[in-house]
Amino acid sequence: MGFVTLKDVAKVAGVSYATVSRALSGSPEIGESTRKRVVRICEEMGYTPNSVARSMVMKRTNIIGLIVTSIDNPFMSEMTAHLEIYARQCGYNLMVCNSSYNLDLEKEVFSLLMGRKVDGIIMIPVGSESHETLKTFTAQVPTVFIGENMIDLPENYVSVDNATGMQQATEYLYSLGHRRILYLGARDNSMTHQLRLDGYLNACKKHGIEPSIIRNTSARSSFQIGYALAKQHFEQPFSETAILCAADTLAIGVIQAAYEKGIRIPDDLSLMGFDNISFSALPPIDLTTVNQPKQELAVSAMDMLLNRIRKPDAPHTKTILSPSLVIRNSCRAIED
Amino acid sequence: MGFVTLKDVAKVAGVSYATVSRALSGSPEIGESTRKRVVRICEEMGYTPNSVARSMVMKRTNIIGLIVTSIDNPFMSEMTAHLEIYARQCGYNLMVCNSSYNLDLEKEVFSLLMGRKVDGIIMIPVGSESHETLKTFTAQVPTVFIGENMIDLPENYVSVDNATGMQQATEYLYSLGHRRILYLGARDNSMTHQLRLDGYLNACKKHGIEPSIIRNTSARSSFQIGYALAKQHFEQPFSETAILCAADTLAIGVIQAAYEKGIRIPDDLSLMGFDNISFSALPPIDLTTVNQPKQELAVSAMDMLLNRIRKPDAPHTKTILSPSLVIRNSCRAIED
DNA sequence: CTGAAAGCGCTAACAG
DNA sequence: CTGTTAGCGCTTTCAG
Repeated sequence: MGFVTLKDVAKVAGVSYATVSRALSGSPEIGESTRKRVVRICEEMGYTPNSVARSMVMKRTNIIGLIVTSIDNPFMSEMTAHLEIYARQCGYNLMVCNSSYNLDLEKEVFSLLMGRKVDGIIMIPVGSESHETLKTFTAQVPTVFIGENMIDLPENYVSVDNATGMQQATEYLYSLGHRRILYLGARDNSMTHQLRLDGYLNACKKHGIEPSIIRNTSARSSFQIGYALAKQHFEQPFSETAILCAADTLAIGVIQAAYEKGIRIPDDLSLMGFDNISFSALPPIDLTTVNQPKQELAVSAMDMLLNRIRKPDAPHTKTILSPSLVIRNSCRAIED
Repeated sequence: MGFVTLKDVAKVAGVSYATVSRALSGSPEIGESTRKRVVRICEEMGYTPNSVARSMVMKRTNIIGLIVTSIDNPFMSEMTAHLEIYARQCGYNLMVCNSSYNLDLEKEVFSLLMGRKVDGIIMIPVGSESHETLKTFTAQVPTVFIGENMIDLPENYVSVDNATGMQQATEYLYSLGHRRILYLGARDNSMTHQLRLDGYLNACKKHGIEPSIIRNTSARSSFQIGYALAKQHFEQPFSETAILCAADTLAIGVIQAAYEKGIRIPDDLSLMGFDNISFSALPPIDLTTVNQPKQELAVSAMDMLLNRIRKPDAPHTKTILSPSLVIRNSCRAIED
């Protein structure tokens, strides 16, 4: 690493290296003429400040740790894109880690990021147990959870109103005439999933329809899981006219299973998802779903984190954004 | 930041802080009994080594910068997932930046990462001009390009054999009886795209068929671009029996345009892509394509980078992996 | 306005 | 085997 340092510049400019530092940091206590000269010499010599050394003395790195369960999940990669761009605008870089849906790994990378002295952490947690396994950590470094509700927990989070979103989804199907709606993919290890299920159950109760649920006992919502659950369901005759999925990824798996069985969507079966990942908009998929405003989530989370970095002892905060129905062509009206 | 430092531990343990450092670094020159005692005290006090301070003296950060054009592109997010997991196994963390298909931004984030003293950089460049705009930088920090061919350029890269891959794709269509094959999405700003086009042209020449090309004058290959190009093409009568796309994302856009026009795939038109992104496997898409071995690309790139970090002055290297045909159901055999 | 010097937390000689 | 010490490159008092 033979790079140019402040000292080198100082030597050439014939000033002390404190002066060079001041010239670059835009300090007011320096003569305009020296500043200009020093800045020019810095450029000529190709000097770039060493962020590591700066972090050392400033006691902040301007790095945000981002922990996601899996970066190649479309919802998360979209969130990451928004986060990275906004974070950079705010003067921060992102250090990204996959927890791979594993609580131990999640803890490990969290601790790793702490050792790297990131100024804060934004994370999509593995599930509701994450709070428990991470609480000694989240008490030590500003942390914001994103996309996941941490209700009644001493954590900061930004998410959508999942219950209301799923209730609206259910009622949309109801309004189309559906009375037998299967809810597919409820996961036990996630408060968010619990809330979505609640939304569905509320709507059922309100309209006097019988709930019917297929649970997802795995820790993740993937195409494969959606496919497997639907495939099993389709093996026996079923009476539901619509399937409401806990996530778009699951719904896309359902499409696959339906396709193999010759079940046409929406002709034979209506289908809805949740999240509105970009692929759901593609015509061969064309999935009616509930949108999570990803950019707003990202911006809110970053702003919230910045606030906490400034005031680490402020009380915990949450931001709940509104989801919205996105009507495409995977549902049809039916007559009784 | 009131965290525990080596000094604090040393004080409690009643030893010098060099001893603590040695106990933790697994140095052989330390008594087993002191080591155990010190390690225990570290744990009790919740001590975590400060990577920033360590980087300062070690002159390496164990951070790899990853620059991609857009992390929410499925090909790139899959690559990123593999890279992050493997890098972590090698003791590195990833700092991820989007260049947003912009040469200036690409340069900016590259320089930013250099200021952060990353040990190396892996990047999917904006295009073939990237070498020119970045060459003063890539000379200063170990850099490996991934997915993009930098032929005859003094750079390190790992990619697939794009020409052969596309030639095989073309010949596959030929073997199905296609003689009028449209190549859609050739991009001028990318060597990789140039090679893919070459592969197509070679096959055409070899089999005496007339090439027909729709260029993509934008800087990226997205659903939207594929859709727009195909839509325009479909507006007039056309004679091609197959479309070969420069990327899967383009092909998915073509599916959309075809769908809107009532053109059935593969009944009315055969379609192929390149990359084999995960979505191409979904039955509603079910795209025949050419696979890029993403995990192998990621691992090779990381290994290559590690080598360069060790021997920065070694001659530039390249690794070319083999693409492979993935036959699904978007192409059909036709009779003359 | 500018220089000198301390120190961020750690590693790595160098002594003992 | 263990302690002492000198930096890594930078910011920031504190003097001048």
